[in-house]
Amino acid sequence: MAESNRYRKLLKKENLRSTNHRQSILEALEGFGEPVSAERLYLALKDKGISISLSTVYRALDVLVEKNIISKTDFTDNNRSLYEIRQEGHKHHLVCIRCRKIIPVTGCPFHDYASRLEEQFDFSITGHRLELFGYCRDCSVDENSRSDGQA
Amino acid sequence: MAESNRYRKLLKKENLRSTNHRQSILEALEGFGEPVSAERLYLALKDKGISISLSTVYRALDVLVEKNIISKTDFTDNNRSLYEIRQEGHKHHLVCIRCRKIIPVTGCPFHDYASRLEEQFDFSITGHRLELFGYCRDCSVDENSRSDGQA
DNA sequence: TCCTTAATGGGATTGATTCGCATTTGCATG
DNA sequence: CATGCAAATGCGAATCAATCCCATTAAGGA
Repeated sequence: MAESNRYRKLLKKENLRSTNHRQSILEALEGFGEPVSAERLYLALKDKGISISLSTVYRALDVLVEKNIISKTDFTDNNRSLYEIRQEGHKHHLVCIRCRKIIPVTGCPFHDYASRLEEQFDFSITGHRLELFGYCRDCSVDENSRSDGQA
Repeated sequence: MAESNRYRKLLKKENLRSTNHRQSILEALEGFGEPVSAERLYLALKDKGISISLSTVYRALDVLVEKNIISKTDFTDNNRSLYEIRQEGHKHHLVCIRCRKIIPVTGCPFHDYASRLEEQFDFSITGHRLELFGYCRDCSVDENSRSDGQA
């Protein structure tokens, strides 16, 4: 209840109508705590017994991204977009190229690098995205056995 | 001629048949010197009077990526993949969010950062991708006038 | 030159995302 | 609390990059 009130305020502040669906979406995203696809979010909502359309999920995600309440990332590969609640301070990700696990990493050492580039190229940098690919603990252990984890 | 011979060797080395199409694709990619979509590449080849199918373009790009001869990047936004000849030492990009210009940047200060993360998360990093977004020289000048460059 | 196998054409298909439009809902106002 | 209107929603159709299928062609070693 206190939760849903927080979402309500958040939406209000951005001049968005505080609909049940938008609140559910925010709540679910916060629950996940990791980037999820629109479809996974949709299914999770269904599981909770919430009746919602996939279009609505996409549209809600769009406005939330636009208002900077959540962030959207497109990793290479299966080209599906993933969404997550925007945290304080931006994050990067460790993406396991085997099991597809995504480990969020806080902190970013690149601000000075960025400003150097700004001077060099007369380019005004407003944001950046960094993803690191490799093998997570589990997957690097048995990197040889092949036929399991592939989604 | 010398050029096409170079491509031939390159393909041979990777155990790929050195077809005319693959050579044309490499040549065209080198000509562009910037990341291009499969479709743009396809149209460029057509313009040169080369008869080729879009499927073939996609397939050739796939193998070339697999062999590490070219690289594929998916910037957010219109989620189209872009391809470019892989340079010595990897590169990052400055992506203008207004006119979509892409400025390649050589050099990368992140190796120590990466190894720190490897220890911290017991994650074996095999690669990374960094893109920086913002406004290029031309676009930051008249950032106010709005109705032009939007692709 | 011949043969095997990889590469290709091109049309159909997939799959994520978006669109169109009729219906419903949020919410400001009286 | 009733009313009106714009914003939000549902759901099916449409879009669009990318992939697949399979019959045909070309590469390159013997």
